[in-house]
Amino acid sequence: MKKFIRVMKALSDPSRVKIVKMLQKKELCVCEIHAALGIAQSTASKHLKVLEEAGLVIFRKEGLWVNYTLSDGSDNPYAASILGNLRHWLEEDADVARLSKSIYEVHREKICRKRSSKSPRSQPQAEAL
Amino acid sequence: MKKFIRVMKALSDPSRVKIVKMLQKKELCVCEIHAALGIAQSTASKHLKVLEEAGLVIFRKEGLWVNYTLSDGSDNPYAASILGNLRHWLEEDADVARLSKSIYEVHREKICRKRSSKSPRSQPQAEAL
DNA sequence: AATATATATCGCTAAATGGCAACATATAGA
DNA sequence: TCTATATGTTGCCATTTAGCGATATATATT
Repeated sequence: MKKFIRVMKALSDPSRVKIVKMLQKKELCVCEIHAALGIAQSTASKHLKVLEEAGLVIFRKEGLWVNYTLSDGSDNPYAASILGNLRHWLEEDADVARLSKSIYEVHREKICRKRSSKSPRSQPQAEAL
Repeated sequence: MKKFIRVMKALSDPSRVKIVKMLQKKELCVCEIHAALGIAQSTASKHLKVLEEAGLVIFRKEGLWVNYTLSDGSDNPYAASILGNLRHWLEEDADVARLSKSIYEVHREKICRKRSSKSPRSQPQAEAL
């Protein structure tokens, strides 16, 4: 029951569902998700942790970046099944469609490096594509 | 997106999932669910409303009782799909198995009528089967 | 009409949750 | 070693939510 509830809870939030839909298109790092969704980096990180603990995504460290991809669902059959359904679900959703399109034009080098020199405490350009 | 989120939220609570699993066995009224789960009647009623608004259950009034059954999912494809999966999911869960078994021995006449004469403000025997 | 009863709604409390800023950690590069 | 930067963690706040008791509503029965 706990595993099932964890998956349901993880997918009860629109931001997390959007993250899953974006990851269907390509692997993404935290800052790309942060920029695409227009949410704080800490919030993006927290969402990814919830998705990871539900068995919906996995991550792979690559230098300074942490790349997230969809899980194959091997450790949570409920996650596996829902991820399968989500392949075709919500394709018509306006937000999802917009994000899926824009995600190809987003490159981490252009997003994350912007936290330049001395601007006191501004977020790194969360442009909310 | 909203319809999807509503289904996920509705199934993010163990009590509501148990209700769905019980309804797979047979139609139930509010007081049977209240008694079976050992939760307050108002709580059971609220859960059923959430499930109904997500398109997971429907109700049919019959005199003093309100009978709840699983929806055919016609007004929410996400609900339809998950309900299909839930037919075989969680069959091994201890709580679900116990409830599914006991639900056949529960009859509303024996449960709800117990709120007898003058006992001041006791709950009507929520025995938590 | 008066009573009994099954359900829904309201008001409240405690806990969980999503959001952010700030700080801590870790790695790359000079 | 020192700096820059990507991510994770923590602390706080506002909102949501599950739970309950009390009350309101509706229907059946006398």
